[in-house]
Amino acid sequence: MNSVAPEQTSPEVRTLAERVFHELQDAIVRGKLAPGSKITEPGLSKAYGISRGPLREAMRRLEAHRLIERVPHVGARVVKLSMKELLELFDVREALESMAARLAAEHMTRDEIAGLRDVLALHERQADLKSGEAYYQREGDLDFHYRIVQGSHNRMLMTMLCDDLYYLVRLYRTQFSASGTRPQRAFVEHHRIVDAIEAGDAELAELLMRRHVSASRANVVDRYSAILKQQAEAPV
Amino acid sequence: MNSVAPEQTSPEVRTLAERVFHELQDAIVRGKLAPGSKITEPGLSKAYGISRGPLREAMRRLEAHRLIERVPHVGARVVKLSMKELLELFDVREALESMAARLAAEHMTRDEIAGLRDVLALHERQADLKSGEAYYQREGDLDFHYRIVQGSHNRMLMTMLCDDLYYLVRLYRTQFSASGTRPQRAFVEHHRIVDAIEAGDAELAELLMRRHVSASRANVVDRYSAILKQQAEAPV
DNA sequence: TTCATGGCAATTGTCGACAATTAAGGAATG
DNA sequence: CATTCCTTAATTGTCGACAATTGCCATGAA
Repeated sequence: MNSVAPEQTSPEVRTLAERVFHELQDAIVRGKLAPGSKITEPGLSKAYGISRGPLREAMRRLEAHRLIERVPHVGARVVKLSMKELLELFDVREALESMAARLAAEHMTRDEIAGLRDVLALHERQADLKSGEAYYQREGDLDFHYRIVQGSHNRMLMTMLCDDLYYLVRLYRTQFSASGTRPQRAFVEHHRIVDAIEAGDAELAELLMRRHVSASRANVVDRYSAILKQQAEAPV
Repeated sequence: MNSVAPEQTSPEVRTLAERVFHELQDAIVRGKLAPGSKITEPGLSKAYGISRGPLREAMRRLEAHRLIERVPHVGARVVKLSMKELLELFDVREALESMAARLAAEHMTRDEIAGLRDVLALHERQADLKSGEAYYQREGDLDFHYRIVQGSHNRMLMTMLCDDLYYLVRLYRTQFSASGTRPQRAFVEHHRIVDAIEAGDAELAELLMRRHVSASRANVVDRYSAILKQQAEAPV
């Protein structure tokens, strides 16, 4: 039961523009294209061996997904998340994912809930092996959230979260190299959320998911302020 | 103090693709391009007097904003909201706008709150004149919500709601020709929300906005089921 | 040294033409 | 008469070239 990669909704690789869009999306999210680095059309055109036409369309899509920023007549740069924007992202996630959890508690099927339990069991095994390493956090955490969003049975919500925001979350994780963050606690919270969903308690599921995302946000703030303090005490 | 049209954030008309994008966006939202109608590239290319290159980029942007739907090698159609999708839109609005109200209560400046009061006063006067007509509902309601989202001081939230969802809301209003809907009650709710924001009561502002959107959604459901019932009783 | 100005290279915006794919309509066959 | 296949017209995808704008760098003056 491999369930790590999204991309189930869109196997769209029928045209050059779509293919290079997905490749660029992946390259940006994985940090192959450094945040803030300039993107030039002739450069990418040569690199991918395609004309500038399809490339520009791919870039327009990347812009719509907030992965690059364009300025007319000037050029495009890979997006570089500031802490402010990262916190904005968390607020939006809190709003959308808590709604997703609520809807999931109302609409999720028995099979979907079973699949969700499987994901948790898989994470548990991985967490047993490399305990504390929280490697499962990288894609596994997103996998968990991904399935809940799908369980909402709300296509608009699904595209917003899975096609847009989660790529930004991944980009943040590579950009800030934020890995080992509160694994055990998040794991417990995941279980509680599934319990609420299985019980059909929409209100509770929503509340728990809201707290879950909020706690994750608070964790980021703590780590960031700690880094700032550290830098202030030991200046180069 | 004219404050009816958004478009404050993006005066981007520097390139052909941007210009035709805004024109098409407007045409779709206002119903000039019928929902579900097919859009052909040569057709629009001739109509707007531009080449297919910029046109395709504009269409890519429209696709990202969910105003048209494209199928590779087949073509594009103006989006046609079904009732299911409309309800999905309301759920997303409920999540995002309640968050916006909460953040607005925390971050809105004195000037912004004053401007919000002005908007309400303007609506009150218009509601006095053509009472019950609820003409103010068309753009005015969006204007109110628009300002609250801006008051959240969350750019991501702003672009999601103002640049994407609100255009869909407008499209729905023209497509379903939904006008005179519970004007007085919505008006009272608007006032209560502003009161909570002015008092800095984030929790209350969020709750009230959530109920406001939810009530609007319920109203749509009622009207729709009434229409269905009416059609069932009097078949042609 | 600092600032303004002009020219130059590079990149972006736009266009028209060609290739590939699709949908439709008609002819041939069972 | 229905069905299948093929032909054809139209639309979409892709490409290379030209025009327009920007940023840089050197040059010169205060």
